[in-house]
Amino acid sequence: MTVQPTRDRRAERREATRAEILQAAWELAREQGLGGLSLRDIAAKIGMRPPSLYWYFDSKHAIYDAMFADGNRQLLERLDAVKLPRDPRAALKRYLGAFMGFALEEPARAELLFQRHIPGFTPSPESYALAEAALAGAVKVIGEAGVTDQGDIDCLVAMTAGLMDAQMSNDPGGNRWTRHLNRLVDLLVDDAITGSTHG
Amino acid sequence: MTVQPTRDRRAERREATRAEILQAAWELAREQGLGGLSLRDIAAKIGMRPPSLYWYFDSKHAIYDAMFADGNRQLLERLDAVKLPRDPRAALKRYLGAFMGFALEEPARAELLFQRHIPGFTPSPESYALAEAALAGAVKVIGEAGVTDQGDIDCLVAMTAGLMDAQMSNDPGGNRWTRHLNRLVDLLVDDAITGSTHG
DNA sequence: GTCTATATCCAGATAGAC
DNA sequence: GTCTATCTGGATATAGAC
Repeated sequence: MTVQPTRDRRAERREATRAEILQAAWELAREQGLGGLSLRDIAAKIGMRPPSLYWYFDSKHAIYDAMFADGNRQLLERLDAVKLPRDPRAALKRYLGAFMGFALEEPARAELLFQRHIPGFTPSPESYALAEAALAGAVKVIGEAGVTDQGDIDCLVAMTAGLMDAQMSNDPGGNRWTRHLNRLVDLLVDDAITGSTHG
Repeated sequence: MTVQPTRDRRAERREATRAEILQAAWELAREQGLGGLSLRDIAAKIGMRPPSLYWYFDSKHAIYDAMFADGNRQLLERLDAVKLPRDPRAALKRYLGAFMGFALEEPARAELLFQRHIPGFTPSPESYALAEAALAGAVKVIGEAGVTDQGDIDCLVAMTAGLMDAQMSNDPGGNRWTRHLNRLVDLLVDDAITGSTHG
């Protein structure tokens, strides 16, 4: 019998090139917006011709999907690394603050992950599962702060997203909206807790 | 001298055709999304060839701009027609509720007016002035409810937009998020008023 | 006013040589 | 693996006849 190598150098190289393509895609998205991404430009950026990309990805949507998964993995990693204070309320503020910081530091990434306006693109189930994992993490921290009612959770999430959107659209780089996060968290959590003990 | 007619029938007809073009554009935007709008389809819808549209509008962006102005005029009209209760707090709820209802009833219109997703499109100053007039109306009603601090206004606006976005994205046609509007308005306004008397 | 015809440019994707 | 060459189809916009 033939001896099997323990590493598949070819697969490794392929993975490396895939990563290179994705990195080029992110850079272009940053420079000219997510919608303006073209296979031409991606290929040019890494010294390839457009058709060569098809050896690594089945379609343009497949690239978007890989970016979507990639971005969500970055989000999960970031949120996992957050040092949460022992006080649950403070932990929630820290967690949502980290989330907002993550979104604001790269608008193109936030656009792909949190808004959905790429024409025909829908994330694959595997990629979408990553996004749901991130949301589940938030729900856990919210729950530990005493907010378990679905309506209250919805309010917290919508409020956070509202501040984030306003910040990104109207004052990128500033803090005109984000600075209200902690105050609004207190307001909503207090109200949720009061409501739950009375209702 | 020649006798001048009091009406310019040619101009009237031209305006009518412009309106017809816009109506077709709205219908297509409703059917296939705002981004998918093409001059081909607009022309086809009213029995014209694409080049003929250029007699009525200078470019595709000019059509978007006219739609933007049109949508904002509809918004102003709607908000003006709202019967406001005498109680300022109730009036604010009614006003913001009307705003959300307006946005939710036509997602394509809301996309054009309240999110900014069309590649190279920026509203003309004249059209943008209409949008600012609508916001000014909201600020007035908010102020009458006792909220005058810019930060508090920002929170109210961002919160409303957050609920609206979540509703449109995740539960179009439902009320999972919108149903919390009145409660959150109370929460924010109470806090704003309390804060202003103490600070 | 509306048309035909066309210019120009771009996109994503495939076939097949090397 | 990467290429050249090409397919297919879309877009906005312009020129000029009628």
